[in-house]
Amino acid sequence: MTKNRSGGGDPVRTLELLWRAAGTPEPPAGRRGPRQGLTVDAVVGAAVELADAEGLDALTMRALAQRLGVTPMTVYTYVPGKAELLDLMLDDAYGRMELTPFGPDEPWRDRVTRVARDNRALLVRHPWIPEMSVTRPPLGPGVIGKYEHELAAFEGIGLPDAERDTALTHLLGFVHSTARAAADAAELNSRQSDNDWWAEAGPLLARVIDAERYPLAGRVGEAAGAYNPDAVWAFGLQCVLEGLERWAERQADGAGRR
Amino acid sequence: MTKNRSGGGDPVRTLELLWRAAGTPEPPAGRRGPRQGLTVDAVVGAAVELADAEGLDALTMRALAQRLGVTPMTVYTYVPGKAELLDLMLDDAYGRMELTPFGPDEPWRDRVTRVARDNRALLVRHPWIPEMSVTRPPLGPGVIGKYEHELAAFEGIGLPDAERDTALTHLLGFVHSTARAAADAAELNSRQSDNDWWAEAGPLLARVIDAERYPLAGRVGEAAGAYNPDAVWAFGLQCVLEGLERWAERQADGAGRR
DNA sequence: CCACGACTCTGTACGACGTACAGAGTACAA
DNA sequence: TTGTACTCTGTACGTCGTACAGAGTCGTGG
Repeated sequence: MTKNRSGGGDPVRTLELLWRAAGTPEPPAGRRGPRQGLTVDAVVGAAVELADAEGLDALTMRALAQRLGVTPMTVYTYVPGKAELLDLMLDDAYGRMELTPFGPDEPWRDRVTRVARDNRALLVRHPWIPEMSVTRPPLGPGVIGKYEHELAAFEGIGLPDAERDTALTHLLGFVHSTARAAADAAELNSRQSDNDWWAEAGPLLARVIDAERYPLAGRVGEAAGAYNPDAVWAFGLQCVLEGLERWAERQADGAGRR
Repeated sequence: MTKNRSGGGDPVRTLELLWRAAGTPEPPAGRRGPRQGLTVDAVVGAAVELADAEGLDALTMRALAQRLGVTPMTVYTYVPGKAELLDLMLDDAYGRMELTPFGPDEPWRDRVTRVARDNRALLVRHPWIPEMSVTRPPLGPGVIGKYEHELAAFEGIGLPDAERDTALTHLLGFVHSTARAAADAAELNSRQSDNDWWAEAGPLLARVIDAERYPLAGRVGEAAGAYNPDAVWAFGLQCVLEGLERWAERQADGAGRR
């Protein structure tokens, strides 16, 4: 089974593919048999386009093959399986991010905010990424380049290396989480608008929910209204920045006392 | 398709099931046909047990039916489909949480921390929850009870209602996100230990990664080591608390100025 | 009292999925 | 020129959720 999980396939084979066998000890020399009609890049590109346009569920090996003008099994000539394909797609998407280097006098708050925003934009462009797991993805060129770039955003806060990784992981997890929630909410709405939902479910809920038993839920739920991704985003980013600042302060105190 | 998504089925039918048709205008009166051999609760309970023990992938309608001693299609007599079953499972799990009320003089930092911890424990007990989407789940008794209880944790910070919902959403999203990452990392490790992985992938990575091009990534990656869920957890919780405090301070300033 | 019909449970079957496998065709190497 | 490694294809298997038709079971209206 595929499980829409990054890192699902054989790690070494995946790595070779990710780096396109650059630096393999054995040079391929003359390959026998007919020339390949496609490339791994073409396959990955088509897969990304398909997933971008129609979602991860629509990305089936058959649909991908059709888009490539080829039979389903031919795809397996380029890619060992769907798990590895997903890894390649993720690294490809990461690799295409525009990683504008940080200026030396750019405040760290701005840098970290930019990292968050860039990642949010990435997940908007590729809505299938929040649908899959991306913890510790296979170390392809795109993944590593992105990691290197984003670590630089945390320069000058006074974070030790391990904590820097922790902070970045938390930040990306937060962006991922809100993007996923926003996508979920949008998909729910596309199937049935909030108004329709209330028209259908309202009477039953009113009959069944005891207002005296749930005073807070009723009041707050009404005030909050439909899921608001921007509000959660703003609050979460705020939290990360405050948390970092506190950490930096503690770090400075500790250094001063020493 | 199922999509392992809460809220996947027909909303009204799901709601009726969630509340077990309590307060339906038409009393069932005498039901014809043979008495049912199971109950919705039994089905949901077995499904939760199965998912707890063997993961969401192992929860198939056939496996569930077997566990219930019944043919696969019989399950559909109790539950319209798998999407609704997942909704019922989530509400059931939420409903079984021990929601110890907050003492009136319990500081809000302790209250919020407790909410986070309780949710973390829930996701450890039911590892299938982080695998599915839980944004705006169908409003069953368990979901609402949990929401009511957790909103109370944010009393006395000075947050307006809408912001209170935002803060709670963010907090739960963070807990969810770290639980998911931890589970993913654990599953990756179970398939291949970190040592094995380095033994296999190390040489290729060393050949392919230019240490001068990725100075930060190499250094920080090494310092961070394997994924450390506890570190990300601590940092994230810290961030939420700091963020809330700042918000409260701003709120107090605004009130004082007015 | 009895037959109708609503209801439960079952077996079979369909269409999707990822992909294993055997074969046909192709082009470089000996 | 022949062997062989390779590409591409068609068919097929096992999995999934679940539609559908039928058989059995019981409360109920005549």
